[in-house]
Amino acid sequence: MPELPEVETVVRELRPRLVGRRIAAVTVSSLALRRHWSDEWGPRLVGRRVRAVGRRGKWILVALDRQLHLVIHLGMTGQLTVVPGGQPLAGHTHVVLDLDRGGDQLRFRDVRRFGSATLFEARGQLEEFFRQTGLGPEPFDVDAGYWAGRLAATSRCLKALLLDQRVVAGVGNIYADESLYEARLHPARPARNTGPADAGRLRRALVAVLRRAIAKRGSSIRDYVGGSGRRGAYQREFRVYGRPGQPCPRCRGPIARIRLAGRSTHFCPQCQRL
DNA sequence: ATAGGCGCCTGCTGGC
DNA sequence: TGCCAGCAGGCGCCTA
Repeated sequence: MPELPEVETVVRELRPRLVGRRIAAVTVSSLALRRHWSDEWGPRLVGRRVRAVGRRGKWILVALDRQLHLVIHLGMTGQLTVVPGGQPLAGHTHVVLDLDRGGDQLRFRDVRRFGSATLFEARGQLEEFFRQTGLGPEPFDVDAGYWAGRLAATSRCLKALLLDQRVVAGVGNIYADESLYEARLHPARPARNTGPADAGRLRRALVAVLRRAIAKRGSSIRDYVGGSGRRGAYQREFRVYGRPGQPCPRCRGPIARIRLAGRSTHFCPQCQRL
């Protein structure tokens, strides 16, 4: 579910609700999460104060005192919210952190459990983790030279490149399709056949689409909610994603859906020529 | 290096 | 109404 705009919205809404507060108790469901989460982490978190809340790609970073870093990935259906402790616990809630003042709770809910939560003991461990996964730059930091280099260096298609977190961090299926539409580029176009003008258009389109989506607090199709529990609104702005057969906003022709890089891919065959 | 397939999970939808 | 296939904002592993 959540791509960069959704994760950014979660982070922005969690920040004022978490920073400066202390963790009073930790509860983990018996099912817990698919990867990561050790029984030792709960006790280690109790008494710690939240220093900062940040994001890297689709990863949420909660920095605590004593160098502790709680790193959360929302997978497909993850929700990370701060709610009053009295609010009924929704099904599939796997981690609950009680906060010291006011009785609020930070809750991690994840129906499909593709998400993860990991505790790192030092900033260096965190950096090592991202080094190992080879996480690429934030889209907003990608410059023309880097982008041209990455495009030229591969025989893969543009869609596959955009989805590769090592090339650029934070892009998923929705924003890959929406950016390619914005740039008028066919998703199956081989990256290395993309000239400088087209490459530049794609890079700028990606940034523009992501910024617009952040302004609308991300896209809620089914599960996604922000850190406050509110849904996003960018799903109403989709030009191609999830609209196969419907008219292209530009040319009125029908939007196509194909399978690419193992993912369902939406585009306008008229406006996005190979 | 890269494509394709599967597996991890649960829930919802559409067709019969 | 019931059943079953197919689908879903992700990602890591395996094989060819």
